Amino acid sequence: MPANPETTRRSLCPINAFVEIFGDRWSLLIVRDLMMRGYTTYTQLGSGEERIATNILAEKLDRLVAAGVIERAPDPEDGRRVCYRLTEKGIDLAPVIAAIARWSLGHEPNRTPRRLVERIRKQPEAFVAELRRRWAERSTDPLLPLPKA
Amino acid sequence: MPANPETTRRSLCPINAFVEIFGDRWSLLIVRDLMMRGYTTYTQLGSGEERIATNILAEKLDRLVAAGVIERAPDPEDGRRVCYRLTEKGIDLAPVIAAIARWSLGHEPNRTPRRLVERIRKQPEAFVAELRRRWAERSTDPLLPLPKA
DNA sequence: CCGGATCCGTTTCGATACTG
DNA sequence: CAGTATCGAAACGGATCCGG
Repeated sequence: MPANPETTRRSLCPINAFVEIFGDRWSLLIVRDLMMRGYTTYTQLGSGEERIATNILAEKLDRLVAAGVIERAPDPEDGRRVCYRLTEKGIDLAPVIAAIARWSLGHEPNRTPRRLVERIRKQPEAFVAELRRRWAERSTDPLLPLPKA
Repeated sequence: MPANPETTRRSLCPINAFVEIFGDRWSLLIVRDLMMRGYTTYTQLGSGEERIATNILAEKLDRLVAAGVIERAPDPEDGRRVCYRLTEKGIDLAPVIAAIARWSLGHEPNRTPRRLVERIRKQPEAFVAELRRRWAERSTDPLLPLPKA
C-alpha cells in the first residue's frame, strides 16, 4: 500500500476504494468500535476484545484519518485528551457494517443482537440519521452491549 | 492467521467472522469477480484488472473454499478444467457487496453502474434469488460491464 | 496451455519494551 | 495516556518451474 496518495490506481470497480481502506484485519473493527460501542479514545480502542497492538492501532488510526473516515478532535470534557470521531463518510458505513453483521449472523452460530442489525437493514436512512444525531450530541452510549471483561 | 481452525478466537461481535475471511486485499475482489463478472476459472480470476500474483490467488482460493464461500467444481463444458463457483454462503454476500459499492459510489467520484447497486439495495432478496438462478443455470454473463482490455 | 507449487526478496504485521 | 522503536514472523509480489 503506497503511502503516496498520487499512486492511486485506477479503480474501475467501486469496491476497490473500500478494499484499499479496509482491506486489512483491523480498520473495520475500529470503525465498529467507534460506531457501535461508543469508544472514542486511543486507549478504549486499544482495549477492545481483539487486542490490537499499539503501533498497529496508531497506524490504522492515521490511515483512517487520511482516508477521511474518522477525525481527530480534542475531547469535549478534557481538552488535553484526544478523541476520535466518525466523519460523515464514516457514519455512512453503517449500512455496510449492518450487511456484514447480518451475513455473519446468518452463517455463524452466534448469539448476537439481531434486533439492531435488522433495524439498520430495514431502515438504513433512519439509523444513519440517528447515528448522526447521537454523534452530534456526543453521546457515547454503546449501541451494542459491551462484552464483559 | 492460524492455519489451524481450532485456533478460532471467540468472536463476540458478528463482524469478526467476516474480517477473518475477508480481512485482506484480495478475497473480496475475488468474490466480486465471481459474482458480478462471471469469472469462473483460475486464469480468468488471475487476469482481472488488479493483477493478483498467481501464488496469492491460489492461496486465497484455498482459503475461500475452506471458509465455505466458494467451491471447486469441474467445468461443465470441459470436464478436465476446474471452475470456481459461489456457494449459498457466497451468494448471500450480495447485499454486502452492494452496500460497499454504494458507499464507495457516494464518496468516490466514479462513473459506475448505479442501477445494479440500487437494485440490490432495494430488493436484496430478489437479487439474491436471481443470482442463485443464474448460478444454477451456469450463466456466466457478467452483471457488471467488463473493463475494456 | 491450464492450474497451480516453489523459491526468494520485499513489505507489512504483531508483541513487547520504551518514551514524552 | 498516547503513542515510538525494535525486531522476529507472517504476508505479499515476481519469477520460474512442473504435472497433466
